[in-house]
Amino acid sequence: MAQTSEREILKKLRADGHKLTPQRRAVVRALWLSHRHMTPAQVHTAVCEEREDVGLVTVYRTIRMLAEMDLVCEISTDGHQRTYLLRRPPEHHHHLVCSVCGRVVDFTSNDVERLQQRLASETGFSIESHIVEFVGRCVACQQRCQTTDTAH
Amino acid sequence: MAQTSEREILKKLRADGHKLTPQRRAVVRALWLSHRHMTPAQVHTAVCEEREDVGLVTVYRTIRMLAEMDLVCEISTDGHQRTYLLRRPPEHHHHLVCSVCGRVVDFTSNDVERLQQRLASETGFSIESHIVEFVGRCVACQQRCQTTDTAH
DNA sequence: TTGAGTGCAAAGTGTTTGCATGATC
DNA sequence: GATCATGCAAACACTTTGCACTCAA
Repeated sequence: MAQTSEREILKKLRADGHKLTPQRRAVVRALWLSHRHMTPAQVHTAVCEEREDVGLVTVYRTIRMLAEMDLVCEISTDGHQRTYLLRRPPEHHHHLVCSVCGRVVDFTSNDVERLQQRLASETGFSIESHIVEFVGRCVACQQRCQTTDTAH
Repeated sequence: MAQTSEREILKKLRADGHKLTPQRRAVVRALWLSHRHMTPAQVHTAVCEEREDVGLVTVYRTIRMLAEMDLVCEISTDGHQRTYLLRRPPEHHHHLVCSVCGRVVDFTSNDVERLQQRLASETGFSIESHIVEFVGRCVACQQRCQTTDTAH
């Protein structure tokens, strides 16, 4: 169901009829190495540290490809900026994002599944997915900025 | 805490040092009349039905002003499009969005509050807000497109 | 009267697309 | 070697900003 290694992801790409170019490998590697959600621009920066001949456009295209294959998880941390994280087991997770440093902690909860069932039966909706995201300050950032009020 | 009438919103704007122009009244009214999340463009369209001399820019500026005063609730239905809904009591709510027609159903749940407390104590985060959003198909859209798989 | 608010057009974002070149299978 | 992928630049959609004019207080 979900891949457990970088190599398996590449295998899936090939199985899906995509070519394994060095650029794609690099993008997958960058995503694989990061355990935080990244914007396409951040992925691009990371990729370029390894090899400079990768265009931002290719990063976008590769991410889109991965998203279509459901291999990455997309969230919009701020509404105008999408970030991506490789899906790894355990499968379904939610996010707790630090509003100061951007750190993302994943968590799972069956409260959410229960709520989903309740909603489905109450509204008649056929629920396909959900976004559950908490925003706050991680311990480190709380200590660092005790007085600041908003970190927009 | 939360305003219960259009007039109270205008009062808050004035109290916050903003002038009550006809354009602003029109934007507030459009938001007030709608019980669905709207994009700035949709708000603009609605406003223009009443008076044509309101620019899209003004809608953006007014919405931003309302957002800064925390009088509207912003969500990004799709990641690249923000929608707004006037905050009305009961205060905190979540969303169930139809992926086909875009209809938004609000709901409240104390499961979410409970989960938030659990997370705070487990991770040490000081949680400031959360986004809980379910996406699915409403009853009407389920009937309309029984065979279709994706609606993008 | 006067500073805040407006509309227009232009500039900024982040993202996608057209096209010729280049690489994978 | 045919096809798919790349990179560049240009196009896009949404949002913000600069500026002269206008209006609410």
